[in-house]
Amino acid sequence: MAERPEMPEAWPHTVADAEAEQERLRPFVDLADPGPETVRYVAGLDVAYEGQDEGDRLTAAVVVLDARTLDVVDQVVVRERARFPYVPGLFAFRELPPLLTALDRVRITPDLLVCDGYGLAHPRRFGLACHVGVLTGLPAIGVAKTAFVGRYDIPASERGAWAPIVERDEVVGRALRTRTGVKPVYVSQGHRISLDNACRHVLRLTPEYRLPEPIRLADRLSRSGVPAA
DNA sequence: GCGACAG
DNA sequence: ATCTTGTCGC
Repeated sequence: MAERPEMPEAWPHTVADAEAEQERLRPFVDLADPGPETVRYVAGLDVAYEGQDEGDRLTAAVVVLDARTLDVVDQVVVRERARFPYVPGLFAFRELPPLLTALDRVRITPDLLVCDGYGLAHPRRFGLACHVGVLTGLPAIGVAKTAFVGRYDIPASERGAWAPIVERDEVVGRALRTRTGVKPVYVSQGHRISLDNACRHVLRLTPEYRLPEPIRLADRLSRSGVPAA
């Protein structure tokens, strides 16, 4: 199953429908592709909220950077109402609509997507990073700020140190230290990239802060809501 | 059954 | 996610 899935007839609006959609799309995830050795353009994706549950406004931001210099080469902001409530394990149905619209409006097609959240390290092995990857066909990585599923040992304190995240005897991701002495981030495969390569790219994209530049900048943009300011 | 639970 | 002051440290 290496092809692209068909888009759903209607966007899921119930927990049952959303879970069924994840099950339908999961087979399309490619975890065998090692992913790109080098990347030209990388996109960071993130969403900011105003309210708290359904019916609230949210702002999605996609920032495209030159992977080598980390200079911003393009950025898009999309603001709209949430179509799904926040449910752990299903939040892609909340953030995906505006993110896909934003990705569609980006002028420079990225070679890699860095998402704020999980990929494989998900209850049904289909987190946001897998979902975006499958729908766009682009390599995708999930980078989360807090633990979700699985167990892991605390990695050594030096930047670059890591420990596998294991759930049901399966390695679903890694707790990766991006800054010495700072809480690690949680990396997992989304689509078309190996876990080793994903972590390699994440470290390369994180020269100064805890979070990779693509996500850090997308987070900043989603909050300001102004692509130019 | 109860608690925990990406953003 | 968001609500929020001061404070420790490079």
